[in-house]
Amino acid sequence: MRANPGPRLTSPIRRVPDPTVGRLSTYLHCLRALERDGITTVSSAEMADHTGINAAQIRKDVSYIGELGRPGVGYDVGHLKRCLMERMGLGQPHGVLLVGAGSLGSALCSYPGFAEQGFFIIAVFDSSPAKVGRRLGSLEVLSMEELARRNRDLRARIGVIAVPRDAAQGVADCLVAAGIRGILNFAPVKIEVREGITVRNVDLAQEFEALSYYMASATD
Amino acid sequence: MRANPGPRLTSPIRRVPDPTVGRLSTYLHCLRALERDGITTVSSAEMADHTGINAAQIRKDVSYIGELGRPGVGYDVGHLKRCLMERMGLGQPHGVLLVGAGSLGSALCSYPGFAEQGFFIIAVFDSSPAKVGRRLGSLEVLSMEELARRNRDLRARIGVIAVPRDAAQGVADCLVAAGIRGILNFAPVKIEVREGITVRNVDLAQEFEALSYYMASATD
DNA sequence: GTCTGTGAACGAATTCACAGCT
DNA sequence: AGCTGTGAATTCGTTCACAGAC
Repeated sequence: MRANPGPRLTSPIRRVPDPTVGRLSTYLHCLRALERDGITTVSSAEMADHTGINAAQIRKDVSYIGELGRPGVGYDVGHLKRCLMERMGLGQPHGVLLVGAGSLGSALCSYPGFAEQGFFIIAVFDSSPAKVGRRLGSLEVLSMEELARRNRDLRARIGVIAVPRDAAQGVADCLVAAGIRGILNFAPVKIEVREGITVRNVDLAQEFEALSYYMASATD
Repeated sequence: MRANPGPRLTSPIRRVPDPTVGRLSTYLHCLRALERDGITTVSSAEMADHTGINAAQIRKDVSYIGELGRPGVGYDVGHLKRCLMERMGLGQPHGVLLVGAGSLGSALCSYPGFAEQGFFIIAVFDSSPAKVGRRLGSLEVLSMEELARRNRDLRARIGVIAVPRDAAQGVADCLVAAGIRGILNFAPVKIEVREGITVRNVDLAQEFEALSYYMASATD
């Protein structure tokens, strides 16, 4: 597994800085593209060309995961990809519960990018009786009352909140009660969860505001 | 990864660090909520309670915009809100061109959050003849050939790319040619634009990957 | 007394530069 | 020769702590 013989260093799982986490995704993306092109070896300088990220930065980021490169040669594309995926918890597919069958929920359901990275929406829930029973792609929209019971079988660990702001906290509580460990929240509100549950917020309006700021600054 | 375009202009306006930009949106969000509740004055400590951001951090962030607070009193909610909006280029509404009338495009079209912050989708385009002529909300989907011509009247400065990966660069070129100055890109690919055009990428799959990483680390 | 604005201290992240391996 | 991995240097961002305004 490890190409490096020598003193047995029980790989100390070094903490990865927050900004590195996002870049690891970028590297993964880059490696997948290289793999599609049949390229088997890549140097940090080449990855720098592809991603726009400084080569030393790439080497340091990768070194948080382990000593995965060969001096004078570079990195093995497949091996690096597997190691990154492993470390990011992408070793096996993730089942995902989606709450909210509105337009955003529908969009997420039909977004092909998720399945490519191993995230599969395996059930959809909505509190509106008008939506329950309808289909979203191949999935039938279920009522919120069913959520906990269904997840006893499905055992999904990730939930997505795609409901209006005021409903978000209630949905979060529901997901946590059903055994969810991580939440991707699209509602523009800070949701409170107990220790041990990971929440990540995606605020689309905020992205527009940031874009506006940088446009305003660029206008000199 | 660096997004802050910084040709140094010696001006009274201090450069705002990248992480501050995102927080300014958060403050705006908080201020809007306070205003709704009829609260007219707020201290950095109170905003810290609401947002979870350190009070000293808030004061420093706000001080990049100007000396907007009153010692011993706090900040005037309305005034601070207006100053932040002004500085972020949110002083007046923004017209937005949306390209891509698929599920993501539809979701963006019907997302109420944008209009609340002053972003209005004023035209929708798609290259697929099957989509052209259909309606998305109150807007008719137009063909890509119409884009440049339409924007001579509309004069939108912001474009949104909600098309598949392989089409994204072409759409970006099209938007830039039509006079767009800023692009919000939902396609998972790095797009190249000429100097002076601001691009911001939103990669939903990457958000899942980051969530997965933090869940995996929390499990350790 | 309360609260802001900010220099100073601190800590984190990036980049440099080079030893050492291939 | 080419390239990684990493300590050192540097840049950047956050937090502290307090002078001064109210």
